[in-house]
Amino acid sequence: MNAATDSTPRAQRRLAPEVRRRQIVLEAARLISAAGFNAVSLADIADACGIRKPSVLHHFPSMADLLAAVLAHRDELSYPVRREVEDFADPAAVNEVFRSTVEHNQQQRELVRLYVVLRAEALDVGHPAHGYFLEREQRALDGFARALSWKPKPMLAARELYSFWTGLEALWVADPTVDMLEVWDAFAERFFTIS
Amino acid sequence: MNAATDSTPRAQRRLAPEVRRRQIVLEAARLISAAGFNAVSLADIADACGIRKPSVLHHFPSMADLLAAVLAHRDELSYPVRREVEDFADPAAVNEVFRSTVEHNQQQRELVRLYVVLRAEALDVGHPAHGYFLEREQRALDGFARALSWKPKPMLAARELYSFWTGLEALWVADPTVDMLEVWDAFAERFFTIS
DNA sequence: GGCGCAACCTATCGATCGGTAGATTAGCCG
DNA sequence: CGGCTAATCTACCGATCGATAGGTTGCGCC
Repeated sequence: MNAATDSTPRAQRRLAPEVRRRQIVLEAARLISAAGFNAVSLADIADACGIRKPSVLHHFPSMADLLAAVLAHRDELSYPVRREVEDFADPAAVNEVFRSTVEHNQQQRELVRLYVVLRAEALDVGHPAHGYFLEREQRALDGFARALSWKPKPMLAARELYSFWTGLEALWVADPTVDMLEVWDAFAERFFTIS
Repeated sequence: MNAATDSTPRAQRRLAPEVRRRQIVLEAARLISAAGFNAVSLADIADACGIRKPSVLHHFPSMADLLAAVLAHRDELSYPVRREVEDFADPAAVNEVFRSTVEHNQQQRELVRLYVVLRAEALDVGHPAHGYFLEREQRALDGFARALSWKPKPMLAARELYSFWTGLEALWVADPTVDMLEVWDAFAERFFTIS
């Protein structure tokens, strides 16, 4: 059961700080996306990395800092939509940009699940990610409204689209057999038509 | 600071079991809807009721049992839609039934938030409410599909509607200033029109 | 008015929580 | 090859977790 010699300090393999940090962030993201931040402990993350609790805290001062790093990591990987969207005034082109993002997200189960799970958890004002999602949600809605400026009420349309978008991701996370693109197209066929 | 005589057992007011049970369920629902099941402790609930931890466990054998009672309580209070919906084949009538439910839910912040928060938390297979939401989601989709049997692809339409529905509730929980009815109408105007 | 049921209490359990202190040693650099 | 930096370790902290054991007492019922 014990790989090393008994009752002696483990000859632990050392990793370069940036490599270890990356490993910790990846494992934390995996665990948190599965069960939520509140359900993951420092010990869980340390175990997943094959190190001890203080070693994790050596790289990240506290659990909250680690969560921040996970969110930052998530932002880096997220599909860069916003810039493009703003440039389009044509509904069909806007649809295509959103649609390709859905297509992209369908290959990123863990990342989408991380978002869905943390977003709900972070509704609590005391949650360490509360502010993050507060700001992020506002920015997303503003971006949507800008991309939908050809609609009579852009912010209303943005809320409608954002509701459907996040709801679809939540449904897909709960049931991976759902084809997000198919449902998206059903919605978009009406939503992006100027009647 | 101590209301009763010092160092003597508190002369605790007793309540009839059904009254106390009801109080515990209500307080637990309130706390869980605010922060999620994982973030609420037995002590939190006991404090909210003005009793001790073992007294809570006297009425509910474990935290999981208490959560089950909270979910059962939630089901009792939920708006009875399904029966009615099945009787309508007219899209406008179906819309009206859904719409009135949105209207009703807009007066039930805590209940809606309880649903939104627990649904995400329960994505984890190990969560005590995982099975509850698995079954509930399936039943909801089936009910929606039946109410949308006039659509070319009822289950696809059901997924679309359910995505929008739950997404709208999540958006509203995060930002109460959103008028759910307004967003609903924007969506429904297109969704319930046979083009 | 006193007796018994049970709602409530105190005290405590072992496990686990996030986090700290300080020793050990791997691995690079001169 | 010897010495320094720092990645990792062991050991431990006080708090809190859900749960159990067993005592106390409010209160309804005869």
